[in-house]
Amino acid sequence: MKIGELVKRHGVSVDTIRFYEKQQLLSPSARSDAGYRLYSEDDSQRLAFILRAKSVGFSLQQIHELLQIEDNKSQWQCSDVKDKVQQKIREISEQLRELQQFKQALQQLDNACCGGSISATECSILTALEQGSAVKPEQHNMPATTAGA
Amino acid sequence: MKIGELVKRHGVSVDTIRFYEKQQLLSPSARSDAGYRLYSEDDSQRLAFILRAKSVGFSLQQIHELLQIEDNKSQWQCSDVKDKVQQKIREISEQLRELQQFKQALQQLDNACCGGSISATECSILTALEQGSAVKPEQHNMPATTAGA
DNA sequence: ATAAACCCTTGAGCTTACTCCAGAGTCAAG
DNA sequence: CTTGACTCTGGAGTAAGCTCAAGGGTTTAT
Repeated sequence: MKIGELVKRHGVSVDTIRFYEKQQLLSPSARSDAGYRLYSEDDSQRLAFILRAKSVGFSLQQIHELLQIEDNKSQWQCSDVKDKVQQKIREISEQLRELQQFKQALQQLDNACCGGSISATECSILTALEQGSAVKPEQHNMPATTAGA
Repeated sequence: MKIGELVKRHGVSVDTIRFYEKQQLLSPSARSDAGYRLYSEDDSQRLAFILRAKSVGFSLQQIHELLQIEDNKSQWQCSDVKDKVQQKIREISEQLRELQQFKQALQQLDNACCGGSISATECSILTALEQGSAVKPEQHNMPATTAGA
């Protein structure tokens, strides 16, 4: 099949396919006389592999590594594959940890602020960012609310 | 103070400071005769503000917006600030959700693989990525273990 | 006076995963 | 035989946040 059908099947763009080729992830198994890329069923399955690996968070570089194993399975062990997965899990766990810290800090800021129409000169969020101290709620007669309420 | 002392105080690089200046986050309040950047205490505190905002996950663009409020507090309300924080929380929550999905999928792959020294031709991780089906553990006489064990 | 340490500007490069553009050849339908 | 859809190559551009390098002035200490 030509590139147009391949992309239709998988819901990606032509440019993406050509980019993957440049990244050595997927090359057409043949070319037509006119130089058009021709993809086999195997090529299509290889693309599916790539997209599934992407969907669980692997980078193209990491997918490249997985494909090297996939291309030569008999020379690799289960542990090689599992190592890649576990490394990825660690990587993602690290990112999760950072994001969770961000979220927690932001929620503290959020909680302290009334979100009302009083001037930002009193805003405890700004104060906290200025002074780096523990967040203190504003001292005024408005209860903390959802912003915009 | 000159740029060298500023960066020493805050533990960032000279290039970073000049980059922030290009991004309109922080400009020196004066220049020496020789054209050296001179920073005041206020400038230093502004940098601290920037770094604290960064430490809770705000992008430089978002910090720019926060600084616009900070620079003109009286013209803004608490709700304006709280909105930015809440928007950031939503943004981060979305990223967390995606990463958690990745992690869960990866853990399923991880669990199904023995991680042993058997050939990768049998590896259920690769099979799952090839076929996109639910993960099935390998059928052999080795129990699933930690890779490398 | 001279060397080290500091500072300046401009501009390029890095990473990731594409996306878009120009200019041109090819194929199928009417 | 022409039109429109499809494909090709090569190269530039995007976002984010720096980082580095070249080539040259300035300050400070000895």
